Amino acid sequence: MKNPVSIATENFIKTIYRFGQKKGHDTRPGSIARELGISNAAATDMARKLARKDLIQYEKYRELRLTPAGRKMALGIIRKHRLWETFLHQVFGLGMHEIHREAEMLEHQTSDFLADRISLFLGHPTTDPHGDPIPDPMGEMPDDPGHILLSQAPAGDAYQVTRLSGSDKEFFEFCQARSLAVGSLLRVRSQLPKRRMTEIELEGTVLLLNADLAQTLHVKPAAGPSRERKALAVSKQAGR
Amino acid sequence: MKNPVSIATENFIKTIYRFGQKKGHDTRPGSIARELGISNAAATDMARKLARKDLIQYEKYRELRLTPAGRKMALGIIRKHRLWETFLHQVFGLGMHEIHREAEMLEHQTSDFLADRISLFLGHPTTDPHGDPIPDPMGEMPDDPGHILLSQAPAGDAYQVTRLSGSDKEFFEFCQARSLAVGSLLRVRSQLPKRRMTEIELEGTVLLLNADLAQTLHVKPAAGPSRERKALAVSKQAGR
DNA sequence: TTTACTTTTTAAGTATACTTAAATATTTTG
DNA sequence: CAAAATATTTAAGTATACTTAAAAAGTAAA
Repeated sequence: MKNPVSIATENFIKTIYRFGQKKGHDTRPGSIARELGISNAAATDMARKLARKDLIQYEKYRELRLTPAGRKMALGIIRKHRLWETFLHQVFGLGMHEIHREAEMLEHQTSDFLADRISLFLGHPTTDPHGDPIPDPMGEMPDDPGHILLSQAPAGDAYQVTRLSGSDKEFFEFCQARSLAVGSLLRVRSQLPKRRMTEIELEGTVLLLNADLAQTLHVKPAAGPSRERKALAVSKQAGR
Repeated sequence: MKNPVSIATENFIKTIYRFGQKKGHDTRPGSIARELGISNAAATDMARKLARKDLIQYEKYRELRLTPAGRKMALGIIRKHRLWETFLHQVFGLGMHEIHREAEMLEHQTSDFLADRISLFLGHPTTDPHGDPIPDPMGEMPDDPGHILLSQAPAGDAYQVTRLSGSDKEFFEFCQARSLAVGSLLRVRSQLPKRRMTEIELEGTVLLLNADLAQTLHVKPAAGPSRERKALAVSKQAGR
């Protein structure tokens, strides 16, 4: 039923999925090629092959789009990746900058069986240490909290950090040193788009973050609609 | 310094090492090919390529022999394999028949860095759940206790089980159901080479094992020379 | 020791996953 | 809107890791 695919194929499919989600990226062959460090020609080639396997839809000169089978494969790989990241961080104590590197390798040699065991061991987590959601075994992505980039959060309000999207050691050391972690509470004092900076207050300290950094942190309103209030709103709408 | 090698290469090198150790096997291209499920031609081909990389010594029509670099690579892979087996069994509680299958995949995507972390987490174990020794990070195999096949253990004596070399589910279920595990104590009542059977006594029960099974279990004399006695013997010899 | 058998090697060919270079299509811009 | 810039595709070629088929070498048996 499910024939095994190569690591190259898995990474290709995964990248199409990621770039299809992330704003500021497209899924044309050139983008995928640049990300994977291969030539444009190789990407076109691969696209045509994966289309024959019904993993992507391919039309010349168009963006690459995953079929349902391709999307399911992508989510399976991302699930394994994020389960390993969570595991390596929580159990082995690997640093935030180390877990991605190791998970990037392990994800391709992890059976569905083992992934489920990791998930069980961890108590079926729904987010990884970066705050990214972990797809369930059926390939469904948990609903994303309506979070926004810190760089776009209206000033004056309180927020909770939901994601640290950086990848390098320095980024995580910076965050850790300033108590910036998933779950941290902060207030945006001002947005300075001209200067490309965001001024926040965190545990009594004021920090000026440049735009690069403020775009790497995702937040959601801290006093925003709680689960209860949301549920109430829904039941009101439903007329109960 | 160390360029990355393919999974095919790693499995080839590992198999040469294993067959070079295990009696009843040779390291000619055909044996390796049969084990890996590839053609003889492919094995010859691979041998010539690995010789160019100085991982094996290759002379036409001769057995394949690992160079020091090849042996070190083999031991590195076996280290990762056995660390994963130990981990999956102890931490995730995977069955004895499941751990090999998963470790066989993970071993190829495990960095030296991660292997050391697994080892640290487990308290630097020296044997895996089958009783097989785990090479150290430098590629040294711990000294093997002088164990023998149960099928060749002289009758009348008491022994301790040191290895379960089987691989299938049925084998491990059989062993578990009869308290046959690494560390178990037993006595050999009689060897019946004609009937190809070994009669043992284990926790008050008498078992008749056929030769296939008795060759899959390794034992060492239970009342054999203890570490102290050995040390004494050595000091006597040394004339102290 | 010559024949029969087995194994290994060589030769030719395939699929995957790339490469570079040239041709072609698309997009951007003046 | 046409020219310039950019991206994609096609074409031709490479390395890896295999395949099958045939030739050559080694091993075993009568």
